[in-house]
Amino acid sequence: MAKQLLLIDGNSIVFRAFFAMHNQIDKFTNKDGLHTAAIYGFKLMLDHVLGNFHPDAALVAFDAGKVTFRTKMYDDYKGGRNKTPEELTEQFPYVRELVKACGLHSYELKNYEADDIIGTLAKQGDEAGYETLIVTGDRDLTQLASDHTTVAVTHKGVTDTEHYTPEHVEEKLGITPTQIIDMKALMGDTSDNYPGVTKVGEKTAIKLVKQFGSVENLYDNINDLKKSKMKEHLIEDEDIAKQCKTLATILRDAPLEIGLKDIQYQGEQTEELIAFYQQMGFKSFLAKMNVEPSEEEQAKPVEFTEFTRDNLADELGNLDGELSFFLEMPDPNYHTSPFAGFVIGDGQKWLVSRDAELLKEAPLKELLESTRVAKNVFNAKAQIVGLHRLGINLQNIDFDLLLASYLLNTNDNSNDLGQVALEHDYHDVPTDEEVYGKGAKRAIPDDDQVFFNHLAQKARAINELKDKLFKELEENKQIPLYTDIELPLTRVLAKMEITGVHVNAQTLKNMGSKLTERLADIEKQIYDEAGEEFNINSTKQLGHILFEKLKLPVIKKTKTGYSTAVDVLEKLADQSPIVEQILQYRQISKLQSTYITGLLKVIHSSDQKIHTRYLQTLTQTGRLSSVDPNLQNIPVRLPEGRLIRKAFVPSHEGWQIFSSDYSQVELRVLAHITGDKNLQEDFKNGEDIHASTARRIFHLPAGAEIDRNMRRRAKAVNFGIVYGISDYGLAQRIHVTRSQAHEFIQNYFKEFPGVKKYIDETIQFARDHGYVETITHRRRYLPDINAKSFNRRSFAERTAMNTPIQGSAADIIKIAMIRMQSEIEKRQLKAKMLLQIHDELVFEAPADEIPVLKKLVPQVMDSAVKLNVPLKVESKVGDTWYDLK
DNA sequence: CGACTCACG
DNA sequence: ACGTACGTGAGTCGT
Repeated sequence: MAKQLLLIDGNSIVFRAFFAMHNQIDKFTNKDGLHTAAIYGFKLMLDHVLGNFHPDAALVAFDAGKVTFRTKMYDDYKGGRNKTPEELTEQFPYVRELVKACGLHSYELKNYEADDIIGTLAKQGDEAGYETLIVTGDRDLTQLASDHTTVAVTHKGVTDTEHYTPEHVEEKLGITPTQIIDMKALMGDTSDNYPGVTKVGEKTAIKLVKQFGSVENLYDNINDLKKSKMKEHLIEDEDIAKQCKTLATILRDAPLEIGLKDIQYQGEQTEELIAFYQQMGFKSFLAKMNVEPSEEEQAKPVEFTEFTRDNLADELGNLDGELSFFLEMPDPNYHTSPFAGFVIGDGQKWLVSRDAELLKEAPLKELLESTRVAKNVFNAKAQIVGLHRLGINLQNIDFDLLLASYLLNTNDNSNDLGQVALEHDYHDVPTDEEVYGKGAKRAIPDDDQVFFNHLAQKARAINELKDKLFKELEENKQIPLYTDIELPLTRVLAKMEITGVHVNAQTLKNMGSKLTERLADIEKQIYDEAGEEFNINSTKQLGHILFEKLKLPVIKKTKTGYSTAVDVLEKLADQSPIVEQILQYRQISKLQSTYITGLLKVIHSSDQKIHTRYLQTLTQTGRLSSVDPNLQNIPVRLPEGRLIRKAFVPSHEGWQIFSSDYSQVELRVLAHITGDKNLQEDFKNGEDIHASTARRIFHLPAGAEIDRNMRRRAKAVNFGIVYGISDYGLAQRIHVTRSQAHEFIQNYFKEFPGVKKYIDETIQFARDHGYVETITHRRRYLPDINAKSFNRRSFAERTAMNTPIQGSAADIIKIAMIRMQSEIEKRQLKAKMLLQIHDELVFEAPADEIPVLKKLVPQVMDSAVKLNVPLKVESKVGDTWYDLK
């Protein structure tokens, strides 16, 4: 077998690794405060490569500095680049250390780039009969691909690579690897900051290269081109193109002081590597080698005492002041999870046990239920529900580490205590994954020492992070948000979850059998039409049938094949009856799998109820989400799906379902925060807002009839504004031309100038501060707001304007929920709040309380906050969730 | 585990 | 020249 040569583009891989893990940059620091994400990522890449490729010689090439022969030739080469962040530059020396410990050589050469070193050695490799693999994050190196040299370019992350052989280059670009140089000479390179020929981009460059073969040949035969602007540019920029070609060409004969014989692969240097990992704090790599982390990387030790029935009272007597508490439930679903153990303590002393039954012992129960002793926890809602299952009513929660952390930064929303602690620079508690393992291997340790230690570490982390996080909330002006909204809401949500919603399984089963029959029927029709049986649920097989066998026109493609999404199928509906049948099939099978079998699976047999979990610390905007199951997306729009709601019934005879929802709450919030006079006026006048928007943007005279189509379009414009509109997006949605959509938007901004002003100012605020806020100072950071990539930046801009609106609407209903629950308790109503669906609250109540709710709920909801436009609430009542009127 | 599709606000 | 509306969760397929 041929000898193998591995050449790694050190700089580009380190950059890739750094930016790939940039969102978790703070999680990767060692004890000395050194950032380690890039080092870690580099090692991941190395392991991945060495898993498949066994080199005889290997080299990591680095850039030797900014000045190279290219900068001497062209001043602006790689000019205009942002300064490399300090968090990255500090890692380079350690990457070199790592490379050495891994048994690879590294090399750099003054005045040359890593590319040139690689190009030169790859050529030597080719000549010496090696099979060469080049690993890089830089697509430019694909010009080096040859029959014996493959170029692996990182695709996503650091381990997912795309392999470029000459065939692959041909397939992707239609040119040979060396012609990539000609292509780049013509199109230029924005990241290396050389221009290429004016107005020539990738498409044009490839076309020219295919036609002429090379830049030189192009200019030798330039007269063959027809007169055009492009030709003028080419002639004008001839010198530039030729200079760019030199810049783009990777050298194959750089004056290296080393050769292949000097870079033999040594294999891993185990001892050096262990010492290095310990210094870096790479616990997972150490664990793979069965080595303990170094002493200073290990969490500082914590002392604990095991509870027994006998020592319980005495030990509790020694506790003093506020308590940190943690009940360990290994399954995420705390309604059903077993209890693995618990810890309680005051910061000095930690008491632990595996036996959750001990919590029921009087002294402990009294402490947890005491309104005088403050408790600090992680995920208060889980703790309230868990303890409720043990008959304990947890009181006086002061600090919830998870909740506080979420308010400080919605981006770090892990549910793992160790992970959250790390985000706040606290290193003395490992993650559950590190202690319990992951996947099938995950288990609570049998070893008491290991398990209790982890519990004590968790409680200690809660205790020790409290002051720091409160201080940060204070700095962000978020104390009222935490104290008056989120923490009280936790208790309301716990109550709703515990109450659960009664679901009639028989109703679902009956619907299910009907759907099964229809499904079989449609299935048969589809197979007839297709002429064969196939898996209709497989988009791949379906795409094959529709677009290859039946030869329907391809409307849209996805990354992996043909798109068969609804909007595509709707366009094909008149081409073949199979399309309508597939739409039918999809609709029904969705109902069947998600809503019939899905819901049946989660009805608790003990009470015939479904107990969802509301996630309070997940969304980027402040909304809740609902899982296990999701009760916020039960069908309503289509009549067939809506029938599912018949199964949602009151839990007692003689009770009814009652529901109130905010009408157009987001647009009202928009009117409030933009201060737009026209929008506010329309709401104050109690207008049909979409109709009045139509009147304004289509310039209709007062009193003129507004036809349905106009209202529909205006409604889409209103939605679009809230979401951060583009003319293209609007055009797609309401089936008009892009220029018409553009005109609608312009008209909107003319009619509602306050909205336009708000959008501009909010984006500017985000650029200046890096975050946006809702009316309650809920915060969302937008790191991409100044990104170079158009896509990422645009996305951040849209979220900048959408988040204050969606988030403020979420704030409003949260406040209403807290007030509503407290009204129910104050008035001692039997009514129960069951569900929140973003702008809607669903209750169940005895029939005689319905008149009370009809008055009370709208009153509480529309006075939840004072906006400068009125809030409007509509209520409905019925015997099931389906029958609401 | 990612991609796709589709249910909701 | 780009590539497209905001926020979610679940089921299914296929690597």
